[in-house]
This record gives sequence, structure tokens and C-alpha cells, in this order.
Amino acid sequence: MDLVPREEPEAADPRQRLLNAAYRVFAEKGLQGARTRDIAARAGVNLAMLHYYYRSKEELYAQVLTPLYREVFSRLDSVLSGPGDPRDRLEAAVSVYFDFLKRYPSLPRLVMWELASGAQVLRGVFAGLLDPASGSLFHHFRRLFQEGREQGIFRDTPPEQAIISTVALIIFPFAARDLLTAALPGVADQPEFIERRRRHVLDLLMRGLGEEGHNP
Amino acid sequence: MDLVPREEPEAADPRQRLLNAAYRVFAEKGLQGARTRDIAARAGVNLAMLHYYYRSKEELYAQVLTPLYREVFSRLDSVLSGPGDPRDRLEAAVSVYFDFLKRYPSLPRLVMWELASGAQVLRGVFAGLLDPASGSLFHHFRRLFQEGREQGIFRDTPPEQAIISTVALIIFPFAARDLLTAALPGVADQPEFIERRRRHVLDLLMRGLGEEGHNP
DNA sequence: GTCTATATCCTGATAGAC
DNA sequence: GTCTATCAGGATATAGAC
Repeated sequence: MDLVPREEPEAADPRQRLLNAAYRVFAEKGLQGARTRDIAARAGVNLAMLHYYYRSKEELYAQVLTPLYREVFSRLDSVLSGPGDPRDRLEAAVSVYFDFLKRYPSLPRLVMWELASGAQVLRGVFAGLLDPASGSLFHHFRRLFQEGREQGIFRDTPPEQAIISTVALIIFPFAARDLLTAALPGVADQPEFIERRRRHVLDLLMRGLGEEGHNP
Repeated sequence: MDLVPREEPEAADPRQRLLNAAYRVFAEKGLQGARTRDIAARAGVNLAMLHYYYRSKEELYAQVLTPLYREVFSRLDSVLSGPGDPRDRLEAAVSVYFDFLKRYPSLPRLVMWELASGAQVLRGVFAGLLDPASGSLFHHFRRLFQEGREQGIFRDTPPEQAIISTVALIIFPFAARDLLTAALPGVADQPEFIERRRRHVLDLLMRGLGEEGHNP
């Protein structure tokens, strides 16, 4: 947990300061665009130390992303496989992500770079999570929608499409925040945007996927 | 229209071949990751010619993206401001994008790179489109949802949120296609995926945004 | 562990002959 | 318009003193 970069100014350990700085620089510029000099400078650490602790830029990149992904997935997993009816579980899963967003505002942008470049690190983390015994994130998600359908709460929607839509609705606006601010001034640049967005996403999903007559 | 890159193998004009190659390389690697040498090589054109026709890598990048954005926006604009009830217009707008996707499969990835890096080109095109007289894309979109609400077709949803969600649902899955293929094998890697996705998006939007009792 | 200095490679861009 | 050759700058990464 100590390896997880925080968006906090101070940190004692130079290893941690490098991770914090790398988190910010990678979010801004991506893996290719980031300069190891910048990261070292922002961390207040000598450039040579960056290579001493983390062999290469790519390894540092992976060390920044992997713990973040792991933590999100772990929390999602426990919420999705937990108790509660499908509706509540979906709502909890969405909220997990939005809460995470408050702690790591740059995460969507980081994910965006990853996706554009082929998502190698993310795919690696996924591969490590594919526990054939318990199934995984997607298994839980699928089960959620199937149960919901059996109980007459959700309509008959392909679970894969529902999963994709859920993720898209959550991640996209925050990754595209710069554009939104330019195109729709006064929307995404407000502090209340996260909460507004959370409510809208939940509403859209519940109504869009839910069986009529089961809406709050 | 000749400047719009096509994903076709052959082209006579070296200018056009450079645009075609640049379209592919930029989609794969992004602006920073792309190498002018690669683009020239893929185009079968000498590296010096790339700089002869397009002064810099950045200018080539802009020349690839601008016509694409312009065309999408122009088509969306005419569909959104056209006749038909709000429901039909929304459906037509979504379809415009999906049709475009069939011609330019790499466009979402290109957009993804843009968004991650701050969307400078996209914002430039937007600024050029902001015709204060006629309003613009977003104006039409807003009007669509407002009309729909007045007619009792759409529920009372913040138009900005509806716009964001529409774009997110359409773009995201195709930009994240590599990841989806890894995480959900047999879903996004099928040729029917575009059509499946189109149907799901329309269904989700209509039910999610529509007033109950107005669903087909 | 920390620093300075530097090797080595690669990149975008151009000069200049044809 | 097209090519070869090359420049100048900047990048990652390391060697080696302390």
C-alpha cells in the first residue's frame, strides 16, 4: 500500500517521491511524452537515482500503474461478489470507482494513455488476476446482470454490452475533461462535477438497463 | 475531401500517401510515439519529402485530424438540425458516428490520443466551428433534449450529462478495443461488434433518457 | 546511496546536388 | 520535386568518484 502513489506534496522516501512525481508526469504526457529528467526534477531526486531504483522508464511506469489497478480491481471485486441485490451491488460498484476518482483525479487520464497505447500494463494486471477458480471481475459482473434478469429487475441485455457501457460512462468524461471544459464551459470544471456525474450515471444505468416498473 | 485519409492501400499523390500512412501511424503510436521515418517509409515516400510537404510532424498531425473532425461535425450538424422528432434525430446522430466508424476504424484511437494529450487539435477545430450566429453542435444537441422533454418524450435530464454520455458510449469501446479483446475474448473482436454496439447504445439511451411509456 | 560527467543512440529537420 | 547525407539537439542510461 505504501507503493501506491498519492497526490500529496511531501514524502520522505525518495522511492515514493519518484512514484508520486511519475504519477503526475505520466498522467500529463503519457509514457512516450514523459521525460525521466522531468520526473526526477519534480521528485527533487537526482536523475541517476531514478535509474538506480527503477531500472528503466518502462519499469517505473509499470510500478506506478500496477498498484493502482490492483487496488481498484480488488475493491470492485469485493463489492461485486458481496451481498445485496443486483441493483445495490451495481450502485456500490459505480460508487467505488467514483470514490477512487476523488483520491486519484489523474487516474482516468493515465488509463486513457494506456488504452490508446494498447493497454499493456493493464492487460498484464488482468492476466495476473484471472484466477480460474474464483472467476474474476467480469465473472462477477456477468453474474450480477444475469441474476438481475432472473429476478425481473434488469431487462434482457447482453452482459458484455452492459459492462462496457458502465465503464465507458464512468471513465470517459474524466479522461476527456480538458476537452469538455473547452467545449462545454462551466460543466466539467466544477468541483461538483464528480457527484453530478455519479448521479447521472446511476440514473441512466438503472433506467436504461432496468425493467420498467422497477425504477425508483 | 481529397485530403481526408482513407484506409486504402494505394494512392497516386505522395501527399495523399503521406496522409494515409500518418493516419495509421498516429493512430497506433500517438503524436509523440510516431516517428516521421516510419510514416515516410510506410508511405513509400522519402523522409525529406514529408518535411517538404508538411513543415513539421505537428502540422502533418493536424492535417490528418482536421478534415476528419470537420467531416464528422458537419454531418452531425446537418442531422441534428434537420427535421424529425427528437428521438429520430438522436438515433440518426448516433448512426452517423457508427457509419463513420466503419470507414475509419482507427478514428477512436486517434481521438483517444488527442484526449489524453489535451485535445489541442480537436479544440482548435471546435473553436473554428463556433459560429456565433447559428450556434453549433452543442446548441443543436441541447435543443434536441429540451424539445424532447417539452414533448414528454425525454425525461428531465441535464442536457450536458446526456451529451457526455452519448459520446462516451459511442467512442470508448472502440478506443479501448485492444483491452476489451483481451479482457472479454469473443466480444469486441468480431465484425458484428459495431452493429451490436450500435443497437445497444441506442437502446440504452432511449430507455435511459426516455420517459416511461414512450419506449418502443 | 548519492552525485557529476558522459557515452550512445535516435529524432526531427535541413542543406544542397540533381 | 526528389534524393543523399548530415547536423544539432535531446533522450535514456551508466560509469565511476565519493
